[in-house]
Amino acid sequence: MRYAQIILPLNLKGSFTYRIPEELMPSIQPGMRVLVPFRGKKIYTGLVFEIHDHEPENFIPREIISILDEFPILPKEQISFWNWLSEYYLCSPGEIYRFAFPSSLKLESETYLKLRPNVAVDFENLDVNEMYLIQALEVRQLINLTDIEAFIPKKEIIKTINSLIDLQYIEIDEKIAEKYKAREVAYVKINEKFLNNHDLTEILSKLNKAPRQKDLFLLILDKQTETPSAYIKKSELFEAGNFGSLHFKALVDKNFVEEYYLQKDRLESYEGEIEEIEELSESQKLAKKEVDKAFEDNKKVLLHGVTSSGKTHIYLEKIEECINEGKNALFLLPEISLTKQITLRLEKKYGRQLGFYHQKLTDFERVEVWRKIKNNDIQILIGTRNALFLPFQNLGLVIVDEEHDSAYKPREVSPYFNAKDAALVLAGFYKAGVILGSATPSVESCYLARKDKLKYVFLGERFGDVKLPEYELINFKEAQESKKVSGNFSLHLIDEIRKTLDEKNQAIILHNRRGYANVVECETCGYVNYCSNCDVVMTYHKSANEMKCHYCGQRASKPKTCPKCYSENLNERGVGVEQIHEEVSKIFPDSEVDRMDVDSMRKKFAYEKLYEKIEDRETDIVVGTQMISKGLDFDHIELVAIPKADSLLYVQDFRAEERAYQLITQVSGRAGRVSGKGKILIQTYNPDHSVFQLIRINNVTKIYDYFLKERQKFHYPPFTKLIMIELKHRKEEKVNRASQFLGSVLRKYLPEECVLGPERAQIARLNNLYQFQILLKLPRGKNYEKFKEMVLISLNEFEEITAYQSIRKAVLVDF
DNA sequence: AGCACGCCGACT
DNA sequence: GTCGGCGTGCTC
Repeated sequence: MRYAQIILPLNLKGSFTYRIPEELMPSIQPGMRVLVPFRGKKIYTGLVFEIHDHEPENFIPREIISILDEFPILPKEQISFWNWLSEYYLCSPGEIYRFAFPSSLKLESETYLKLRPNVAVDFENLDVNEMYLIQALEVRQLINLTDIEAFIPKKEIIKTINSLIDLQYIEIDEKIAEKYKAREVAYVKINEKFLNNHDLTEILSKLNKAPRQKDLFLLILDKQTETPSAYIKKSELFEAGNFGSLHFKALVDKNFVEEYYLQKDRLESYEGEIEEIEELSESQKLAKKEVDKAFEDNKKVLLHGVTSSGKTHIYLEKIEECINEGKNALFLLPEISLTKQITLRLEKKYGRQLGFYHQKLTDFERVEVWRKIKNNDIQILIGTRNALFLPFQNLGLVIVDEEHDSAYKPREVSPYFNAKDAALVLAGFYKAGVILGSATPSVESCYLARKDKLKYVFLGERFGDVKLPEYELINFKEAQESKKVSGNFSLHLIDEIRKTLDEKNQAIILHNRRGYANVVECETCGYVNYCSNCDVVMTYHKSANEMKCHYCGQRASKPKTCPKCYSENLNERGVGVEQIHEEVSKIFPDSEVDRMDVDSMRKKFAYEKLYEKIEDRETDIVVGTQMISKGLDFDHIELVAIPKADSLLYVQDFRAEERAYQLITQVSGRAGRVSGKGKILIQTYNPDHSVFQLIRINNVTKIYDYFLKERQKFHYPPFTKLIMIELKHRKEEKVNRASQFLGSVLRKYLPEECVLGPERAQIARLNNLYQFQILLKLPRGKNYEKFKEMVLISLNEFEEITAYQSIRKAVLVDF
């Protein structure tokens, strides 16, 4: 066993072979971090994936420099998980490594310069920059590349360094610095040897001439005697404001007071009271029993609980059982904003045993969670998808809440994976139980449940016997024909809103389109405002008074006249949420109407402020995008209106109907949570559309029957497996050619009907990159693995063409 | 990925 | 003539 396969934090295929030096042989193990040289002098933190004895044939391996960990930092379950991820999602282990580890745990060496020993520098022949650098190096032996920017213009740095290296005056050195530093907090105490009456009186009399110091001393003494076990923070002494650090320093100098430091967590943990959870209702108890039974049979559970049925209660019970067995639980949520409420609920019960992990933590905070998980200091972790990679020691339960949510598989970050599916696999390696929970499960999960791959548990009653909301479809076409409309609202819809307001209740209006108008168009010449980076029309945002591209974020001012023909007849087309908000405000001038979308929630605490406003019932109507479907659990919302429901269906995506159903159902769940008299109004031109009809009768089985039938008919998942390959490049010609080539290679290995495209992407150019797509529709089951092998072969063949190496490629498995 | 090497246009 | 642009090649 003299060689190790090492993963490097680079987007490179596969792993690299290094030789293990004799002295490291006894201690090296898979899952440990090591320092390895890679390409010249550069040093990376690699990860040992495998130890073996196969001598490489085509190259001479280099040696591992040193081992960074005493014990493997990555448990063996995680190593298996990574292997599965890279095979299933066709991504490199390096990508996973980069994604999984906080950057402080995978440091790269930094390049330093130093003078060569015993050189005589001939200053006469140096230019100014070279002279500066030599002089700087004479003062401080090592200089970091970024420090050089302070005295040499950026453009000339490389030239200067290269010329000094040629002259053999300086050389390059690589150093790895530990970046993570524990946070230290200063504490104070009275010097112990003076802690007796005699000495204390003496000190106080000595301090008579310095009253401030005396007061400070007395304050410390006071705090210390009051609770001798407590630690006194230095910072709290100055809160009163009468003392400065000078007074404190004087006391320290006189040796009366001691200052000391303790390492402190960056993550605040809950210190309040610990609360018990409420008892389960009858139907919850039944559901819980089914979950228990499934776990006994080693089956994973799909918990389908209608809105406010109390899925969380069941989660809590299972978590409790899990940690009572001495195991850890992982609670996954699709996004950070949702972690807050569940955290509030859990920390009352579990206090310090609870941790969180998500994209908003700083790097050092992530390292601290890593260490705590590694040392088993945290029993329950609440997190987003990246929490799957924490080094759990004995994971016993994984909960994936809102399992249908598309945030579990964002398209734009690599490695591309669906956290819901990955959670199932990870739990498998740990032999942990899994609960996928949702009020609107994904069609895929429902299919698995029907195939008995998941145990289906249905919770159809709201907690406390509260009734489910009622649905009503409003035929907008009819309303228009009988002239019973005002703008985008039928008079009936307006009446219903008014009724709700009159009863002092609140209403929610959903319109899932940002901005004020989709397009600003010139009536005279037809000009529309395109984004300069993308092939997309820019959306008009009235409140910010600008045009925005929703794909690259570019902003432009709104044209007053047509830039092409100077006509002033500019027409706004396509209704956005801002316009709906404006309309509602005009219809109900005496009501408080607020808007909730990413644009209005951008400011700090905007969300919190609006949340409080709604809670205090200062807000009467909330108009918003899909954002309002999540987390707004209030007691007095009785009406949900969707004035332009058709727009939810007209999206080019085979999941559009499923998404529409999920969004409508989720937002409906906000209504009548306490009264049981919630009402949902869906205004549409097509009240006969199957999706709307099925939502109205609210029959869960029939809805999924319908979705599954449609998917089967058009050969979409879960009946087939999809792989999307996207190619991007600045030059359209080049990607076009490349994608044609890749398409032909794929057709060589796969049946014709499996390969769709290549085609220009729906957004042909995004951020100045032209995109082409090839969609692979592969059969499920045994053949899938074979076909995927073929895809891999095709991709390798494609990569061998050097001209296509500059083309960016994304492979999205289970797209 | 990122860094070095190598080949062509815009400037002193 | 050079400087520096980026296309290409390679890393255990």
